[in-house]
Amino acid sequence: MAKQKTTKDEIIKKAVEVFRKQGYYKTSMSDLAKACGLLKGSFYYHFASKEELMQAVLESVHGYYTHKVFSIAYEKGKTAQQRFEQLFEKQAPIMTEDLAGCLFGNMTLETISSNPEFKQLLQTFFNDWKAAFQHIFEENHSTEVAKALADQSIIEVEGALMMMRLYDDKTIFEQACLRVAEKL
Amino acid sequence: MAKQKTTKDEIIKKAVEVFRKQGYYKTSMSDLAKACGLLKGSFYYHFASKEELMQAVLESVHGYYTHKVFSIAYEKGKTAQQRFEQLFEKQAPIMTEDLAGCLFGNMTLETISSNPEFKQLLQTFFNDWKAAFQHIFEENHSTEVAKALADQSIIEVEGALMMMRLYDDKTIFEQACLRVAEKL
Amino acid sequence: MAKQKTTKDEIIKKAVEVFRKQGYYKTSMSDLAKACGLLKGSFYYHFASKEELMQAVLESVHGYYTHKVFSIAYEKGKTAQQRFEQLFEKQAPIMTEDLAGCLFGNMTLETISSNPEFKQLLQTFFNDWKAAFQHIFEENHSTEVAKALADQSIIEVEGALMMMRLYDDKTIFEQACLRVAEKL
Amino acid sequence: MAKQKTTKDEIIKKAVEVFRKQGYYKTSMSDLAKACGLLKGSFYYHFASKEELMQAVLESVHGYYTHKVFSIAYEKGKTAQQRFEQLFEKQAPIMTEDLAGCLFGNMTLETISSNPEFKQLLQTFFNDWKAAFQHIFEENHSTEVAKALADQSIIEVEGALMMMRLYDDKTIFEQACLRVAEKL
DNA sequence: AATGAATGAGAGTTCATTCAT
DNA sequence: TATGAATGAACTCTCATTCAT
Repeated sequence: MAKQKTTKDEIIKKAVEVFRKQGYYKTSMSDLAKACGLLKGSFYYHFASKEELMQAVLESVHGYYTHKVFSIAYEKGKTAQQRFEQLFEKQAPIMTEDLAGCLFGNMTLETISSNPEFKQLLQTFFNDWKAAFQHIFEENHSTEVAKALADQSIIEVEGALMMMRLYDDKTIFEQACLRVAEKL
Repeated sequence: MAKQKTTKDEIIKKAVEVFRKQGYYKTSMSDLAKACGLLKGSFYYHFASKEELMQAVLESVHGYYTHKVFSIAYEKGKTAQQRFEQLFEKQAPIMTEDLAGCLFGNMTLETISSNPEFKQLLQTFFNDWKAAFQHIFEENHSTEVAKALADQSIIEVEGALMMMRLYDDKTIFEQACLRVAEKL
Repeated sequence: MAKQKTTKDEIIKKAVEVFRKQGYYKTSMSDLAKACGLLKGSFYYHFASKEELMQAVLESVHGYYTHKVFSIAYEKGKTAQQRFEQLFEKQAPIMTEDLAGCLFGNMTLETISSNPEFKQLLQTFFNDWKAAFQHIFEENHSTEVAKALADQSIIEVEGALMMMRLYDDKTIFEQACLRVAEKL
Repeated sequence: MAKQKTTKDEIIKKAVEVFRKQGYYKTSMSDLAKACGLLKGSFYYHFASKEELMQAVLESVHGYYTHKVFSIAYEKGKTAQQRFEQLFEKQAPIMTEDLAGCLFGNMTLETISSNPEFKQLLQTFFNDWKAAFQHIFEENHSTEVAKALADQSIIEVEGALMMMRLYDDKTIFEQACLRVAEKL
């Protein structure tokens, strides 16, 4: 009875896994609690609602991407090619783990029509992602062209993640990354 | 392909709309019944379960695509360019209506991990779609290359549909279609 | 599994009893369902929420009072004294049963500060009650005086019902009724 | 009468406000803790349970009334009229603040049927109140009559407080006090 | 074919309470 | 004294499903 010390961050970490695999609606608070070794009721000490939890999850993952993944696009002393390679290397395990794909992409298709509360968080994630790609493309292209290439690249990566999940085949994702790098 | 005549088909037609917009888990049998002007209980005369209904829906939509959309790829006396144009023209309103995207793509991301019952139906749909695209690409390319281009095309279209939904912007989808045609 | 035919009216009848005795917040939907021989979930077929049920209950009881109790105040061919007597005779068993008092008085003290949704229903009930008393008093008094006497009478009756409940003593209520009749 | 010095009393003071406004069941331990600037868990250092807290609250308020309000009824060298006036003057702000009425009256209607633990505390409060009024009435009336007038007076005051809360009108309460004084 | 009514499991959430620190 | 964390029961409500009529 009362002791451990489950931190908000640990809960978020577990929740990311569960949400990525099962999706938002299919995942119950019981599922999440179980994954954290808590009882359903105990969960609400840390997060006031499922929605609030998801919001925290999206912000946390977004923060991780900003600092650990997208930031690679802006690193000095590296060629565009190198930055793409390193960025994809960093990104790949996160998105292919458990063949669960991209939390933001999954959430977009699942909730965009019925839960507008997440829309902004989803959009800003993709905006930052696009900005990072655009920055790399600008090495070789005009702003305009770089922007268009970035948009197309995210489209390809997300589409590829969908096909990866459908066909249980991570190479689909990897090849899409290669095609993105080739656009340079 | 399931094509009776009376009510079953009408239910399916309504269900497609609701499922496309709201997704599988978020849509309740009540929602579906209401959309059909039926009472919840009456629904079960036509379909034994939500899953069975979704299966019928996927089959029906797949059938429609096979006969009305993918078939365009195989029409004689038309250039590859013409066939792509006509195919996209047919496809566009279906996928952009209500900004709800592609039922099969939505279902893939939502259910692939937690409801494997749909996997095969989803895969065969995408297989047929790819085959149609491949057939057009083969006009100008080797089988191998045509297959790769088809795969990439579906990836781009599905990725674009996701971004269309996220940003409320149908042109994202339209431009992806143009890029596909340009691969010829 | 599925058969009976619990009507909305029967549910309301049972709910009145339970709510009068236990109050609004202390009464759970389980309590109410049990009292009706239903399962918790079945309840929601008939009423969409606890609040909606209570609203229906208040309206139903109000209707009963209007037609069966307050109407006595307006009956022709009877003296004011007779009308008071008959009105109280009708009213007494309803308010003293189970020593549970007046549903509207109970609800007023319990919910007026925290559930403003009921305020209007409660006020209109008391307005009608006052109007009935005022009508009787007008036999012997000016409109103004009759109104004041009616206000005081309801105050006395409700105060007496509180004391009746506190001391388990129905005579407290009966004597208050006598005092009201003496104001004539 | 419970009068320590430090925090227990402050908690009680805050709790009275919250309970008077929101009632017993609608008020959660969280609400109370928040009102005291404490965490839920900390509350249990001071009071073992919600019920125990309410008991302490009732005793404390009863003590206050005994010493500060009812005592006025027994003051020497003042006419009955003066004592009533001063007593009501003291009582009025307590009962009309926030239009929340009388804690004991509210508690009576809310808990008498379902929480008999409070019954005695509620009864003794009203007994003391009646005794005070009776004492004043005995100045001009026989013991018997004074007792009856006291009973009626409390009934009127409590009934008036209910109507005050229902109609947001403090004058209803004030006029009831005047009518009580007129019974002298 | 369709309806109205019921079911029972489970959803998200709240709450009084506990207790190691 | 007070806190942070956990508990577990209960709560309101939803849902897929069943079935007599």
